[in-house]
Amino acid sequence: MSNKPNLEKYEPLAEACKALSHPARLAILQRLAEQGTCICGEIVDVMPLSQASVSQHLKVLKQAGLITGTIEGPRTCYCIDTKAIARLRKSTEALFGKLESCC
Amino acid sequence: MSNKPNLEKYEPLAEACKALSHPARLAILQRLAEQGTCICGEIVDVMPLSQASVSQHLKVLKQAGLITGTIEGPRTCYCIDTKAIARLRKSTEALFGKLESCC
DNA sequence: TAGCTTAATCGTATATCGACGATGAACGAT
DNA sequence: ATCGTTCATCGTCGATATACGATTAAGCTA
Repeated sequence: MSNKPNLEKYEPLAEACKALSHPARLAILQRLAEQGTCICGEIVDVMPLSQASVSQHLKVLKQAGLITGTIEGPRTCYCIDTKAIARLRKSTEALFGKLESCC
Repeated sequence: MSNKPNLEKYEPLAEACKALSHPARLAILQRLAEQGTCICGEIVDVMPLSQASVSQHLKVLKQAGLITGTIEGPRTCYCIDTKAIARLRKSTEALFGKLESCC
């Protein structure tokens, strides 16, 4: 029995952290939260990035499961997935709890 | 006055998340926490990575301020910086708090 | 001093990220 | 049908990340 930690075990959290590891994506999440209601490509107007780049970041957040995107006619409406955020919050709290109890 | 969010504002948290965004680094942190006391290159024996790679990950964690490394004779002793973890925990909690109050 | 251990760094190769212009696809309006 | 709007995707490019063998540096021991 090897006691090498199974790195796969840490992949979900690592993936989530990766999704949060870009200032633009944090700004997008914050914006979505502030709007309360879902907003769309209006994010593009507000971000200092091209439409393509914003779309790319939205895709990353969506693939990470942190936001949902629903097509509404010609536009797409993005919204924070609060359940997913709550789960991630629990995971990070569990991690930090362990780490803080060290030393 | 533009209402474009200042992305620089999000950089510190993004940087911290980046440091957490690799399974090996999460495993190292966990290991450091479990040991309670500081450990050294024994991490290398335990991780499924080369000594060079582990050293690289330790460097990333150290540069992110999440761990400290002190040289003790021929070895280096790494330890979780609980204060830094606590600060990061606060930051993420603040973020998640805002995000969860959405929709 | 010579040899061993430990760990950082170098050099290299590959993969992924991030940005953006250009293009395409879907839809609504005329 | 044609146009305009909205947004996703493609293709490309430079930068960064990751892994690892090889080397170096530092310290201990004999």
